Amino acid sequence: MSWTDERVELLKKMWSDGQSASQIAKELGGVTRNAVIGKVHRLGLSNRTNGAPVPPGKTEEIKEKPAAAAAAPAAKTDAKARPAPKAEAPRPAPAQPAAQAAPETKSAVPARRQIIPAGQPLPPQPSANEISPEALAKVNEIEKRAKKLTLMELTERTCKWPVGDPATPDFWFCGLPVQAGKPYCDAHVGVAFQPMSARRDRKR
DNA sequence: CCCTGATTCGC
DNA sequence: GCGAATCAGG
Repeated sequence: MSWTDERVELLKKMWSDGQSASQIAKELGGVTRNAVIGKVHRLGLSNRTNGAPVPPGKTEEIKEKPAAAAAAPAAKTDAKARPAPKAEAPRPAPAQPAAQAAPETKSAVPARRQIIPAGQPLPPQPSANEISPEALAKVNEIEKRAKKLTLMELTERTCKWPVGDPATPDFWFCGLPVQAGKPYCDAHVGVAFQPMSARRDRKR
């Protein structure tokens, strides 16, 4: 397989979407994650935060076309402000994230009062959220591709984001590969953890 | 052990 | 330019 314009474009899109190199490699097919990473570097898409502390001796060798970068400025709108580094404001594992994440057709679930184990205040329950539309869009996108695992199928490395109504037959867990260390896949980490700043000045 | 991206270097 | 092997890390 070679890097056709289409493949490169998909690579760029997915990379800027925060997809991992391995996921991109799978999607593209015919390439390994190493190939993807190598390409990403050659395209100069790697650094998000770059003060360019060029290490001694290794004067960079960016021989790649600045033309390409100029040709597709859309993708590098330095809107890289995504994954919230330190200042995370974790939300408790949502009980019904599906409320806004997955519409579902639950018109036939009328008088189902939530059964609370008594003694469990069932606190936060952030009402209709203020989650970035981008993050939600990403979630909706990946949930179509979710592996839809059952509780017993979850492992330490499968996304534990619940989707749907637990009291319903079609209730499942995302199941996509989790982000290193986190309990959710990157898309769900995006809605589960919000940068404090982003939560503050969420205009519109 | 699973995964992540980063780098090197022969091709 | 490409990407496997390797490295460094969560």
